[in-house]
Amino acid sequence: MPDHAISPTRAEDYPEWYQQVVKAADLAEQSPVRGCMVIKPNGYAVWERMQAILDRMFKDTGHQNAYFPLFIPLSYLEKEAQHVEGFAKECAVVTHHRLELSPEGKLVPTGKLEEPLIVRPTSETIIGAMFARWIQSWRDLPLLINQWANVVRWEMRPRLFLRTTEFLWQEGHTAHATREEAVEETLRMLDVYATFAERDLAMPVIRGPKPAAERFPGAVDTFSIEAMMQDGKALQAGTSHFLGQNFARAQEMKFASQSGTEEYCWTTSWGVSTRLIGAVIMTHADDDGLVLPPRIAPTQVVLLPIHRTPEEKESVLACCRSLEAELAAARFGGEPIRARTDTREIRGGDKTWQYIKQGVPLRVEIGPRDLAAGSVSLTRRDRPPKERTSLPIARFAAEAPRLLEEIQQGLFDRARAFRDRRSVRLASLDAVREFFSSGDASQDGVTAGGGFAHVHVADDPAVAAALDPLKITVRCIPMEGPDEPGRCVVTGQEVARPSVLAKSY
RNA sequence: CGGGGCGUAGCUCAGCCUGGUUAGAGCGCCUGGUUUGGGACCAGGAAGUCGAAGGUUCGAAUCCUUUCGCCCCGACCA
Repeated sequence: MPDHAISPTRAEDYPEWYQQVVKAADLAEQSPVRGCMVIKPNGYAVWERMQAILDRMFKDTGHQNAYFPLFIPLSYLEKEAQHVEGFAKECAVVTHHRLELSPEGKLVPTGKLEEPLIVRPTSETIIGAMFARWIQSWRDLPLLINQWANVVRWEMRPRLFLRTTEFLWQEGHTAHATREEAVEETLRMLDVYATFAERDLAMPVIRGPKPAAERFPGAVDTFSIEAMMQDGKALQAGTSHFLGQNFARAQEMKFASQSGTEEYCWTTSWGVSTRLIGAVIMTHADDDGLVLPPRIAPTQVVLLPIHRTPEEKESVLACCRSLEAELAAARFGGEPIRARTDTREIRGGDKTWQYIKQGVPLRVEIGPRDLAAGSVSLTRRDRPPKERTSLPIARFAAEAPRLLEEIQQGLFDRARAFRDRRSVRLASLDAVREFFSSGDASQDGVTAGGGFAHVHVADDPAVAAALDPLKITVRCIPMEGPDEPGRCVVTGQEVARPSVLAKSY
């Protein structure tokens, strides 16, 4: 056996490594439908963890869930000009509503629709149309709605989790009486995403507004959280849009103000998708497979019984059961610890490697020797596969929360250190050019892809044109910290703060 | 959508150039046995319309045409 479970390694072939990790952890696979994936139980369980945490955060910030139709009348999409332009090229269109059996035995579409329906690429238009009905008075505001749904964007180049034709997400849509409130909401949800990414996914992110070229079609401002993957590329992990009154005007979303005047609402929308699963993989997984941060790990502790004789089996399993119960009573992240015993009759080594590849944070082996010594053997997914420690059985359940916290924090620290090592501040276009074209970016043994360059650039087409040959884009303008004025390295314009430049997914 | 690569057993692939009995290997799977603190060993077994369609031929996994899908690069992109 090679000394790592995934082949090729990250350093050998990063994109292929990614796919092998997905396969080895049994998260998802290609479906018969072009560009669409099947999310398998292991992958879906991770999504359910993400949903559970985010849903609570949305509720805690006053939002309610609802559900809107999959189909959107073509005319709705047409209402907002920029929105049309942004999505027209990637829409699935439903034109018929019936199938007929032809004489040749083929099914042919018939029953042409008067107005084609598009499969939602996002729901601003149809939700806006409903909001317009629901909102009459300032007393109806703010209206804070979220929906968990699937959307379809006809992508040319799909990649499991990162970009698929159909994907799962949540989209929040809110309407407010004032610009200030809507901007505040936009930033609040951006913070919710950043908190979730850093606390639960152990994934450090940079938050900030996007340049005009990267904005959501129809938005006044788009904010994103950007994370660095292990190949140095940026991944947009979540977005929050301030839509101004653009959609409200397009959809006649009006309300009577306190002073009796008729006003357009101010709206926002924000979303994260199953792409986050890809983000977690590319942030934490290693050459042995997936590494799951404990907070989103469907199984946090796996108990592996080791036994030969029926007597041993009985006592070992009894120990597992009581340990499971103790762990369920212990708390991590405000919830019972999720532990399970794997009683399958297969070889121990195979089992162990399955859990390594699936990224389970803690593996606990319990055999006759452990029982005799009153201890358990412990291995951690954030440590080498063979690094084993021993812990008294009686103390394990009490220690588990601390161990999980240590892993969670350790993953975050490691990811942040990686990002910081590959982040630079640059003061000229030449320096940018050199940074992104130098071949020695693989200092961590990972594919050369550059990293993040913090550079002063103006929000100007000339900048995009200058960066285009380097295959990099302005990801966002980081919001943390005080202003640091400087001159744009392309146009010479004075700008308030540096932007993050990177190759991106 | 452009360039390149690839579709043969559940997985990874050999065979194709130079067409010729019943299409192979490793891993996995099933059965029996030996094992068991770390991805075991021995024996036996099941498993493939060779991506699909059409053509050439006495004969096609192999040659030709078309088509579908996947991967990489590019273009495009919430």
